[in-house]
Amino acid sequence: MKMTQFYLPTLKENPTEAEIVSHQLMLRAGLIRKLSAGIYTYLPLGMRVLRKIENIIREEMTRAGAQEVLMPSLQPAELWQESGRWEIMGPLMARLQDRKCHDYCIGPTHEEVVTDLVRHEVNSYKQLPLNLFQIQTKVRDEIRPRFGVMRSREFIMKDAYSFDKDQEGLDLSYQKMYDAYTRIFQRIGLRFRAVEADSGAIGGSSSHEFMVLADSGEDAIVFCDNCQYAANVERAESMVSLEDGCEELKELAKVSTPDVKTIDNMVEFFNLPAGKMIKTLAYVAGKTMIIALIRGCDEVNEVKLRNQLNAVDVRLASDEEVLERFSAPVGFLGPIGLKDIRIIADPLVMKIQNGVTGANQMDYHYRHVNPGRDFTVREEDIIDLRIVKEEDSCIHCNEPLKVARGIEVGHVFKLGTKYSEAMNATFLDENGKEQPLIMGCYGIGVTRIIGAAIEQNNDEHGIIWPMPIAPFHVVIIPIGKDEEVSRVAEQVYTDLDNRGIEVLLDDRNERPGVKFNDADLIGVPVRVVIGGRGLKENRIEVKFRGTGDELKVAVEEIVDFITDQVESQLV
RNA sequence: CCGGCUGUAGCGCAGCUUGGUAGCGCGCUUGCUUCGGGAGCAAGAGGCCCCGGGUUCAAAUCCCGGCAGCCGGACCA
Repeated sequence: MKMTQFYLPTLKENPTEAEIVSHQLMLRAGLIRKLSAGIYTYLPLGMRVLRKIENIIREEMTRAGAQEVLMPSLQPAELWQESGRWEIMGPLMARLQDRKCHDYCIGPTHEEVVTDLVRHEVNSYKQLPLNLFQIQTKVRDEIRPRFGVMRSREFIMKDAYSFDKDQEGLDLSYQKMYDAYTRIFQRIGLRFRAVEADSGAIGGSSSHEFMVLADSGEDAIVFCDNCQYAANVERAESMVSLEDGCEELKELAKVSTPDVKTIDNMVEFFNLPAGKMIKTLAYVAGKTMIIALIRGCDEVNEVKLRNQLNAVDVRLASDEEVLERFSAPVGFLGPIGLKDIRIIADPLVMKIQNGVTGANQMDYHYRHVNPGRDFTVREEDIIDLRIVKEEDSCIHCNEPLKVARGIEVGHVFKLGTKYSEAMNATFLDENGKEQPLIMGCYGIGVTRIIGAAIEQNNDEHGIIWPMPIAPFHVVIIPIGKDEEVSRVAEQVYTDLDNRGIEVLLDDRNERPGVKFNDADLIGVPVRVVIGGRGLKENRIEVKFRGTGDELKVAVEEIVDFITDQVESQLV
């Protein structure tokens, strides 16, 4: 490709709307342009990267035995009503009506459609296992799109769905996808980590997320350097060894504590560590209010709470709701004397001795609070509620845990029969008995990978593409107006092209500095500079964007040399 | 959804306090020079100053109402 014929609008200055480096560079390097919040056009350069990523995914999915299909974006409401998600999805789903006033949505995901497809066509265990995938645009009306393609409202996703006759089959299908994902992200050249994940709204049991390590990541992941444990903080557990206390239990006492509203206030007022405080949080799950108890030094993991309550919409109660229910303002709540309300407590709370908590009365707290004596919690509602913190001990090996940021680029789930049962997708087993299909689903954020890759591979000059997803393998920069320079540049360009190397020839009538800077910005891995100066010595200059290594190669050897270099990095 | 900030040329911004000829840098066009890390000189093109209403002789500027974008938050009691 010659640059004079390639639509590549690069920007010198950073658009103000872009905050993180990948977003800035995608705009500056001419990969994308914004149409609306969270909605982007992919320009030719961005398209080339997108296609590279898609093709790697395609190859590995096919290798793992999945078959490609393409399902509709426009989906009838009936299907979603059948699975029950027409309501559950809420405002996340973009909805519309056709001219006959029938409801439709633009697919945020495709479990319903694929289940519908398969229930019509698969009747026998002999047709299983089956794994179908597609690379498709999804639309989700995100609360707040941000960071360019990282969290956009329209994005491209690879989604695969497996169907098996039994649990063992699902386990195998799941493992195949897990392995395929590992290969995919390795080939793309990302530094990533697979972590245990909460399965969230999609449902199902076991699940792993593939996280690209980056400080700008929206997720926090917890991992252990000593063993293999790694989990999303939403799910992560840690060990806190707290011996049973041996303090003498003192008598419960109500204390006047004007203006002591926060844990910090309490620590100061009572001169006790935050670990002695019983933080009492009121939540609303659906329409019922519940209480969560956690130590003052800990924080509630709402995902764990939500799972325990088996509810989707769990939120902190508002100040007004708290005041109405407890006749005490936020800051003075406590579990003592509460009736007719479910209490969920972290086990560490139950070990506190002579602790402090609110008295459900403005400006009063209780001291010398002893769980079990002064209030009780049902055994099944004493569950781990904590958010794991850095330096907590690993639940497997007791070594200190670390916390890092990650960008979720892949997620694999074991769905089980959630959708097949809801939508009556069944097959006849060996005994002629009707059984629901056992499903798994597996997603990769294709467009998000572009952003994630740039987050990991950039410097002050621009993007540094890993060879397998680089939009071009090589950029040739002729310097000066010398006839000989253009002749050699043209020749090298043609020869490399014939070898199957993807070459960009910067044939613009621009000054060298402009060409160098654009080459750095768009991040082509190999730069070939052909100038009159070098040609006099029969030399062409090669520079590698990643390492910065620079060397001179004889004119007659340049094509072989470059070909070898590119191919060695493509494996 | 809540809070903050911002909407002026393709991009980055100034002008708004104190109402009166719409500006700067980059980019773009043309010419000449230049040509190994974002060149110089000269001449140009390009604006519904986010939208609607109001005040005023007069509004980018003041007032009211929208809309859009960005950032933070949407849990710590």
